[in-house]
Amino acid sequence: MDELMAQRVAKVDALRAAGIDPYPPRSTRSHTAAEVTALVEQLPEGVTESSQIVDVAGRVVARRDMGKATFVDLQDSSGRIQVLLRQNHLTNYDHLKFVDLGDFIGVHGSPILTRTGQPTVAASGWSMLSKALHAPPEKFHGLSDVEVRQRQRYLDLMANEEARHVFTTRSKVVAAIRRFLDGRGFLEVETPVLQEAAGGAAARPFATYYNALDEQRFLRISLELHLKRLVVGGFDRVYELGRIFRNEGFGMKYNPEFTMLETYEAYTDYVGVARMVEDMVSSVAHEVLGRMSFSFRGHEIDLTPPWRRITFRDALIEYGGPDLEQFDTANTLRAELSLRGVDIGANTGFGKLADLAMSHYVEPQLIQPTFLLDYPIELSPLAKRKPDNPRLVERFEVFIGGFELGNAYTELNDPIDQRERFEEQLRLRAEGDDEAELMDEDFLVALEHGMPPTGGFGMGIDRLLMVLTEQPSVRDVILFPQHRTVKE
RNA sequence: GGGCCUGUAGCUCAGCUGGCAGAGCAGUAGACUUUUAAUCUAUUGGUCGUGGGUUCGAAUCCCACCGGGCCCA
Repeated sequence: MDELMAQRVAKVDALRAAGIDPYPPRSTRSHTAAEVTALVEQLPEGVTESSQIVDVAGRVVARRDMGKATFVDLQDSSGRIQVLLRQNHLTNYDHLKFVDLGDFIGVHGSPILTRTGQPTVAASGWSMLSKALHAPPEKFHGLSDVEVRQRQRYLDLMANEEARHVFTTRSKVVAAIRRFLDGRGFLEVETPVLQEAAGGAAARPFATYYNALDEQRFLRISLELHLKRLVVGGFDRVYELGRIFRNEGFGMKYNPEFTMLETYEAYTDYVGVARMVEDMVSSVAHEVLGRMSFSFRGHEIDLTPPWRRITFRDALIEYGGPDLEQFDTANTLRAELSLRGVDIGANTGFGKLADLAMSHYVEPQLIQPTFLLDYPIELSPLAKRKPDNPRLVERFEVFIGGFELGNAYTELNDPIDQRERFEEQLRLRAEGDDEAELMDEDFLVALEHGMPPTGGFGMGIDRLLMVLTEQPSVRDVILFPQHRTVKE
C-alpha cells in the first residue's frame, strides 16, 4: 500500500475512533447541484440567501481551505455546487481534516450567493457519506492517459467533462432511436446471442461451449436471420438494438463487440428504407444535439436530408476506379486492379475484388452521408436481385465520414433463390473464404413458409455516436472497450 | 502479422550529446471566515514498464519481453 492510501486509511480509522461511520448506510439529498443553482438564480434582485433549506450530496472535487472557513466543490451527475463550511456555524468543523478529494459528503444548509456571485450552499451541517482511499485524477489537467481512461473509465468520467458528455449523449441517442422507431409502429424484440451457427454477415464468430448440451455455440455476428423469421411470423415492423460480436482486431473503427440496430419493415424496399434512415439519423441528431452539422476528423458533416444517392458502379467510376461493366469477371477485374497497383491480397472472387476496389477508391471519399446503391450479387447473399440486372442486388450501404455506417437490402424472400445463394456461399467457403455465409436450413424453412416483401437495415450505433459526439475513435464512445489482459 | 511512436511520483509533464531523478497539482505541517486552477511558508513521496547487455558510470545507448497509441495488411 502506498503512502497516500495509508494516510487515507488512517483517516477512516480516525473517523471510526470518533464514533463516525465513514460508510453510513443512509444519506439524504433534497436537491441536486443543478437544482440548487437554479434556486439561487431565481432569487429576486438584491436577495442573496434563499429561505429554503437544502440537503446536497456529492463527491468532493475541489477544496479551498481558508482557516476558519472552507470552500468545497461537490460534484454530482447534474454538475457542481460550491458549499461554504464555517467554523462558527458547525459543530464538527474540525472533522473536515478527515475529508479528502474524492470523498462523498452530504451538506445541509441554505443556498446563497457569495459576493462574487457564486451559487453556494452555506452549511449548517455536514457529514461523511463515503471515504475514498485513492486520490482522484489531477484537478486541472484531468486524466489524459488513453489506457487508464479506457480501462478505468470511472476515472475518466470523474475527471473529464467531455467523457461524461459523450456517454450521456450516447444514452440519449439510443433512447431517441427507440422513440423514433416506436413512433413508426416498430416492435422491439430480442433474439438469441448464443447460436448454433453465426450468420447474416461476413465475419468470423467467437466460439463458446454449452456444457449442458455438450455442444458448441457461437456468439452472433448479426441480428438479421432471426429478425426475418419474425417477419415470417407476421410481425411486420420489428427492430432489435443489441450487442453483436465479431472475432477481429480492434482499432479506430473496430471493437470486437459492438451495438447494432437492425430494422425490418414489411411492404417496403431499400428505397423506402433509405428514406427512413436519413429521417431517423437527422431527427435524432436534431432532437438530442439540436444541430445537423458535426465536425468529424477534420470535416464538417451535414446530416440534413436528403442524402446523396449514387450507384456502386457510378461511384467507382467517379472516384477513379474501374468500371465494373467493363471489367465484369473476376479475372479481368483482378488483372485491372493489379495493373493499377491495388494490393488485392488473397482475394479471388468477383465480389471480394469489387468490394476491395470500392474500399480503395470510394469509401474514404464518402465524407458527407451517402447511399451507395446496387451491389454485386456475390457480396450480398441475403438481398433480392434487381429485376433489370441479375448481377446486381437491391442493396445500399450508407457511408459517413469515410466509413460504413449501415447496410440495407430489399430482403430476399424467394426460398429457392436463397438456397442457391447459400450454396454459392458454401462454394466460396470451400475455396477458402472463411467469412462466407453458412447454410442455415432452419432459416430456409422459415422463408419457405412465406415472407412478405421487406426492407431491412442494419447500423452500427457506435459509429453513429462517433459522428454525433465528434469522437475520432470508436473506443471513445464505448464505455469499456476491449483490451489485452495485463500479465503479471 | 509488419512499420513508426510511446511507458519517469497518485495525476499532468520536463529530464539535451551517458555524469547526484525534477516541476506543477495532489499529500503532510503551519497561517488565513467569501474562496473558486485560492494564496503564502515548510515538506514527504521514485522498481525511471520488466529483464538482460554495453560502460568506470544508464531514465538516457543496444537487445528481448510486457502494455498502450498511430499507420499499413
